[in-house]
Amino acid sequence: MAPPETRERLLDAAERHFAEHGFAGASLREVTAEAGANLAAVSYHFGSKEELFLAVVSRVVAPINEQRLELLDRAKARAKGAPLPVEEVIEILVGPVLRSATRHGTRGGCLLKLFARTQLEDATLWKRIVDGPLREVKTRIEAELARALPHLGPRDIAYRMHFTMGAVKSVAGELHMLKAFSHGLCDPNDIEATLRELVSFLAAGMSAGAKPRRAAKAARRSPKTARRSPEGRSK
Amino acid sequence: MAPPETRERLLDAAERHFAEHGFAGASLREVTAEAGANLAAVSYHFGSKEELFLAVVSRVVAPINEQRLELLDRAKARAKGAPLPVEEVIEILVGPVLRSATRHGTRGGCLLKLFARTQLEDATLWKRIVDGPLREVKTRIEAELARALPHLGPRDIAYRMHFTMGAVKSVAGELHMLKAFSHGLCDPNDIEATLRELVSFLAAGMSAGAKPRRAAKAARRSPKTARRSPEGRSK
DNA sequence: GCCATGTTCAAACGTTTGTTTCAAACAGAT
DNA sequence: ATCTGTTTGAAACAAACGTTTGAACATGGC
Repeated sequence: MAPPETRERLLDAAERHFAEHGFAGASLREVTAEAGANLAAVSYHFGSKEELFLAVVSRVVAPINEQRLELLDRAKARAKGAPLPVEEVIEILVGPVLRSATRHGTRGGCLLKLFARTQLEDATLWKRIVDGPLREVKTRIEAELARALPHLGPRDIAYRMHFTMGAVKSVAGELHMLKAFSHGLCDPNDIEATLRELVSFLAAGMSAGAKPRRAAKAARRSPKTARRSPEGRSK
Repeated sequence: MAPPETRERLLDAAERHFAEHGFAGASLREVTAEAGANLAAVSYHFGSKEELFLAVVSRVVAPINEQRLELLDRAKARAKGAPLPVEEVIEILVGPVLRSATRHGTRGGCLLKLFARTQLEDATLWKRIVDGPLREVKTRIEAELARALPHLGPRDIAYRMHFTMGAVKSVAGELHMLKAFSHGLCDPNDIEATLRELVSFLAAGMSAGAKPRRAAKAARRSPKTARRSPEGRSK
């Protein structure tokens, strides 16, 4: 049967509060007030504040990792054994995170903030969330990057993967600040533009030290728009 | 006269607690217990928990920005009007952050964590800290990047600056996780290696879409081996 | 209609929190 | 020895916290 309406309202309200204030800074009384629910409902439905937090974060993070794996499977099927271009691998890693903002309407801003914030919470809380799906994502993405960038050793890949995932989290968490930070030049609501810029930035960083390959060049020409000059950035 | 010893002990203990638990998650009773000070000493020396937090963060962030400006002044003096290489500009931005870890001995880990965490605290708290020095750093760094990368427009610079600063923060905050994250391949205690890798990654990302310039090419050939050209990055 | 189950509510509880108060101790100057 | 300013400490305060409890309500099955 469908979960009770109260449970959903609690998750929604808690999501906003945990995103904005963190685990310790969020108050159950404020969460339940905003949800229009009784304080005891938290214990009834989730068991504790910590379980509520885990439920909130899981429903944000789990779909992101599922999408990543799905996109990776599809891309590999299309590539028929050829290495995936770096940009595509990075897009698979980053796209589901930023796009979660647009996919969920008004939840967008705090989904990203919650995603970013989760790492800073207590390590045991975090570990309960990330084991499993994220590990698989990371392993497979690193394997694809190794194939796409054979000049890089495993240590390089590991460093750059760490930098990349860090950048994604941070950008996600501070997207709301982008407009002010850029004095109005960048529009945080334009998720697709931000995604293109970020993918380009990270793919270049990931590829540092490599000569552009023919396949990579082709991939750069292909993506989403008309032909462009070999070195030119679109638009 | 020298500040009282109690005040310093409170700042040190508070730094560890705010780094580990955030503003809301840190308890004054635990901070003062660790500092060997009375609870009322916080109000006496700082006025409130919030003022204590601001004092802690300022003494971490202020030196970083001072160093950045100093390094930038020195680099520009040496360059005698020529644009600075991208790698050097990025190193000026990133170096003081990561090196704060080694410069302060055992404080290192939590300095970085505190630096990373500060952004996620209440916006009004954050704004009180960053206005002024960080704004100047950002303005001048962006100007240097524009000179080094004339193919990029201000919007590109703004995006990439946002990505870069986000990556730095995140990497700083999660350096302690690098060993586990890389299955032992990377050593978070090797700050200089991590810095080199991060600078390379970010400089490449920042330069995306540009043809390598002769100076940049020379710098890339130089790094870890034989003597290098005048444009080469300083040790 | 009765019973069982699931859900919600108001209230209370024990704990923790940051701040405040007042007294005591300390250091330095006279 | 006294005075003053600074610093520290113990205790109390009011508020907030998350969790627990028992009662009430709604629903469905028999």
